[in-house]
Amino acid sequence: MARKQGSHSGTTGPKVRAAALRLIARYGFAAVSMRQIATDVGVQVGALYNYTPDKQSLLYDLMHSHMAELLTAWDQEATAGTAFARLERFTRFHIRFHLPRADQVFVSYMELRNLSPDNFTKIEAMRRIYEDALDDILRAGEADGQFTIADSRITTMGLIALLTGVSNWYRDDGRLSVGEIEKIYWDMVRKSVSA
Amino acid sequence: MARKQGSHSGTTGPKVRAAALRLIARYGFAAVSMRQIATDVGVQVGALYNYTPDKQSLLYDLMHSHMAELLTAWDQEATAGTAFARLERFTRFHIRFHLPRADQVFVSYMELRNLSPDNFTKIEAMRRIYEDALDDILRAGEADGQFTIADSRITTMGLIALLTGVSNWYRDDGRLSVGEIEKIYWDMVRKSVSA
DNA sequence: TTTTCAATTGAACGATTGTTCAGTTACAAA
DNA sequence: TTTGTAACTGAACAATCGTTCAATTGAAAA
Repeated sequence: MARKQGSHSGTTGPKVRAAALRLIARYGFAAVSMRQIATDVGVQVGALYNYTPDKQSLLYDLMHSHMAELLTAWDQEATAGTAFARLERFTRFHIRFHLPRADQVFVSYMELRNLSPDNFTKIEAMRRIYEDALDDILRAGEADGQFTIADSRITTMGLIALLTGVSNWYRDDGRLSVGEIEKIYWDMVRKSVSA
Repeated sequence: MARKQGSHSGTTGPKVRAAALRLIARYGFAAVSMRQIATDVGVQVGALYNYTPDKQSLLYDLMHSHMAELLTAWDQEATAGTAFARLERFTRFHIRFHLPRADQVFVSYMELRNLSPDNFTKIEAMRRIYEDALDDILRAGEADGQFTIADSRITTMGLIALLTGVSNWYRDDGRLSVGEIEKIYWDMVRKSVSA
């Protein structure tokens, strides 16, 4: 038997990516075999190679898609306004974007060391663009006296670590809504850059 | 040839742990083979099994040692005093303890999913003790009106993510001393729990 | 209905994995 | 000097790894 019922070219590809994302998030890139992914999708191993040249490219695709989505989404969200308004935008956006993407966040932050040097450089550049978006806001607020910040670069890294940390404890069936979580984190962020 | 020159029983064991820690931090638990560790130590694979019953126990030992050291060190550091004083203690302690232990931090936070269920439960319990130490401080400050906090549990998770984030960017040859970093982070922490 | 070809199977490849163990070595005790 | 034994080697085990590819299938095009 080859090709089962129905047209598959349009569905198997996404299935491979979805299975890979879920399995890698759970067990780690090195611990997940191509055969596990194939079993999860419901095909034999060889079929995976119609959708990725190799395992490494599969990981890179997942991470690149995530970062590209993130940058695009932020581009559409970012607005002008006071530094405080822009920072609140960023804070709420970051939480709202990351919360429903637990697997992507996990993979993007934990599997950097499993990227080939070339792929690592590319992903790191995209991450840097996102960090710089926050850094710009902080320096703008610092310049016009709205923020009191010791070191904008360190504050940037600190705030991103703070915000991304939600993924460590958030559960879909938890007691807090996304809006409430946004509010709590915005309170912390706002105060941490105030006088 | 077996046993090389010199007495080794006291030195090979620590060497195995050191090599495992460094390699796992760099490449990940699943990506590091027992043979790589053995080569790094300068012995054959079989010799490793004089020091660990299996690979899983080696990972558990590394993580357990780290958490045990952390809890012991904090026990010796914690003092009475105002909530603000206690929180400053915790903040500075956390940074000072974690900065020189980049590999341990990396392994302890990234390889949780590679622990067996039993081992995971044990490590998680130790982590919870540490989180509770911070939570106690926050609730004390909340109770006597020193802190203004929306939700002590979330603030705990947020602050630990913020503080542990230093390991993401800190370099030994960076422009800031440990003391300066402590100060910057304490400023952020202090303000984030203030009115 | 026949032809075409993308999609998939099934088997194979050499390499590497964690782990075991009989045998060998060199230090420490007698 | 002899003996005991902890430490280590070297080889082997079955299992699994990523990847390749000729053969096969079935839906779509002619």
